[in-house]
Amino acid sequence: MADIARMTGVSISTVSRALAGSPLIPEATREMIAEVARSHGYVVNPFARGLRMKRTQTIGVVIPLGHEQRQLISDPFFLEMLGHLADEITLRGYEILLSKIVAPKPGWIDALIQAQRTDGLVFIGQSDQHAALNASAQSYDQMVVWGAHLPNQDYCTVGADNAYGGYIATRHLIDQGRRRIAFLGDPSLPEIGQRHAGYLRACQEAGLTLDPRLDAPAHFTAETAAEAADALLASGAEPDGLFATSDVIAMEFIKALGRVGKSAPTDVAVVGFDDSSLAPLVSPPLSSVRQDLTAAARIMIDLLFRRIDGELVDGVQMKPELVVRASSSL
Amino acid sequence: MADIARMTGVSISTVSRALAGSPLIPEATREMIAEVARSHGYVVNPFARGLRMKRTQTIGVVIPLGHEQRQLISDPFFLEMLGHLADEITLRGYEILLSKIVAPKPGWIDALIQAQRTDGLVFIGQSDQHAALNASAQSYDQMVVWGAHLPNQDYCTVGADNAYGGYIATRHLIDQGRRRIAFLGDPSLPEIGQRHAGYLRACQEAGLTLDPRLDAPAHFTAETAAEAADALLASGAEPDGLFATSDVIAMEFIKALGRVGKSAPTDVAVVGFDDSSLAPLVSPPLSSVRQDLTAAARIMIDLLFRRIDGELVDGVQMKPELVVRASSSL
DNA sequence: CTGAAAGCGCTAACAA
DNA sequence: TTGTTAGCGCTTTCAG
Repeated sequence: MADIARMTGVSISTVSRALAGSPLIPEATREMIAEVARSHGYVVNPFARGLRMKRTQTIGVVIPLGHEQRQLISDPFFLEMLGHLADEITLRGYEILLSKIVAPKPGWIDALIQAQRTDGLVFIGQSDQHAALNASAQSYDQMVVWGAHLPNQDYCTVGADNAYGGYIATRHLIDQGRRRIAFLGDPSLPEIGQRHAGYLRACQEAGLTLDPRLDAPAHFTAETAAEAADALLASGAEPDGLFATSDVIAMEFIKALGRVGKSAPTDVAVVGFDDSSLAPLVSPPLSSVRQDLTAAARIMIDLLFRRIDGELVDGVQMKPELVVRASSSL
Repeated sequence: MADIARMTGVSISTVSRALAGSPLIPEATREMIAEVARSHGYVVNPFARGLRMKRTQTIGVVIPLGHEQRQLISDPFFLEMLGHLADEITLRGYEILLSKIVAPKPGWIDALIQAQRTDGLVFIGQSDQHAALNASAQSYDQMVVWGAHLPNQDYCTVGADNAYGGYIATRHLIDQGRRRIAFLGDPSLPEIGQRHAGYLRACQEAGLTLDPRLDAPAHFTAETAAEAADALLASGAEPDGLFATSDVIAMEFIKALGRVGKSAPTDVAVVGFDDSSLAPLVSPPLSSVRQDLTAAARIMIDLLFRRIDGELVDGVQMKPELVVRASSSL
């Protein structure tokens, strides 16, 4: 910037003001300075700017993976959500700082905040970090979390009504005449816990007795989901319906069915969750509970920017909807 | 940091040195200072640090979308690659700054470099920005590009041998007895151009006469691919084989086949590209040219860090391999 | 081993 | 309208 000042024969302040579009600088001068800067490929250093202004024009997108053993981002949900968030953030002229947190250490969120690299934080999923999120939200407002709305929660969440999603999925299986409906997912995660509650409610309403073997834990990676599916089928639980808490888990279960000479929907009617882009493409096409991630990302970023502007807006819960395909109906 | 200095009763310099792990500071003092910092949730401001050190501990991941009308990141290839790159960068303790460039303006790469927000740049795909990449590479070494290796290219690329990939895909279709083999893709992109060349070579070697109607342009979004597929089928070209330059395009073509009462592989044998995670799951399972993105990401980041260390390493070309599934063999 | 002081590139009073 | 100057929070000579 000093160089540009020297070349144009004005002071550094004038260059700064011109490049920032200050109305104090006459049109002609501004143009001239901008032209010199452009022709020399000069761009303001956002570090120095941020240091001074305490604004970074950057949003942090955080993927907490406290619940997963493997460190790879494998479920397409994260990537689809990330893509949509990236689109929304870019649209507003902000940069994106992407952080994948594999093994959250105490105080990790505060460290992220203290580093002051970002003007706000979006979390894709709560993982098992509810307490940490709650603690940080006490003193920091510029964050929005995708996930479940929990009681006594001090941070802002956007998420599907998971209990309702679990309910309509299970209800649909019951309507198809299925009686031994299994659940595949990890209820220790808040979102999954709520889907599980919806599943239980639907079963109870229908007067189904729950065989505990039908209620099986499963993680989000394809490998662990495959193991869980094999275990469920080997347990003697003999399910005739399955509500899986992600499309990947559902698809792995259908593959596992094939390994024991059975198929969906004939032997087991299957419903997944997310309605990811592959759900309609697999064989059989997968019934799934749809969450509108495009809308979700837009809402999250909208709320985040309003929070950055000091407006303490509340979270939003979205109604998911069931998309019925061949995997669950004969 | 001034606060921490005050609390520990030492100077700012000492705190700085202690927190940076300087050997000048005795173990005991260092521990004490670190403890005070930790208990107060203090974290060094990377901006101020970067401003001083001229190092950011950040890698820029750039997705240039000059070739696409739509601004959404839709093809799973980008997201899978992004996921792997994120894993590799995180592994090395660097941050990730994600930039999606929708409408590249002249000088956009230099602007990215000049902003000095990152220590290095990874580009996912060349898009139509070969000239711009070449120009910037003249004066900036810390970049690695996923894409085709082009003659007279001054930047470092990692990519599959696309010509070979196109060749083995087409060759396989010919070996299946197909004679009217169509191509679906946008050859104006460097990678696709090379796949197209491989396609042509295989056709010529087999003595096939090329009906120009078989050679159809298609973009990477599902919507435009669907249109292109419909157009190809309506053109009277009557293909009995198809090499599609992405899995999404291949799947859209298979859907389009269904719309005119035909199917794969009976009427048209289909091969895609990328072997994305959905290829084995769709119906019929999709034959595809596999690029190992895990390895690719590792290599790209490895090369980038060596370049950051001043070693001007060359790019790498990887051998893709054909994965044959039901969509191309009866 | 430790501290004082300069300066990284920028913005924003305050003066002129 | 423009320039001077004082920091933003950090690292790093240079002197002790």
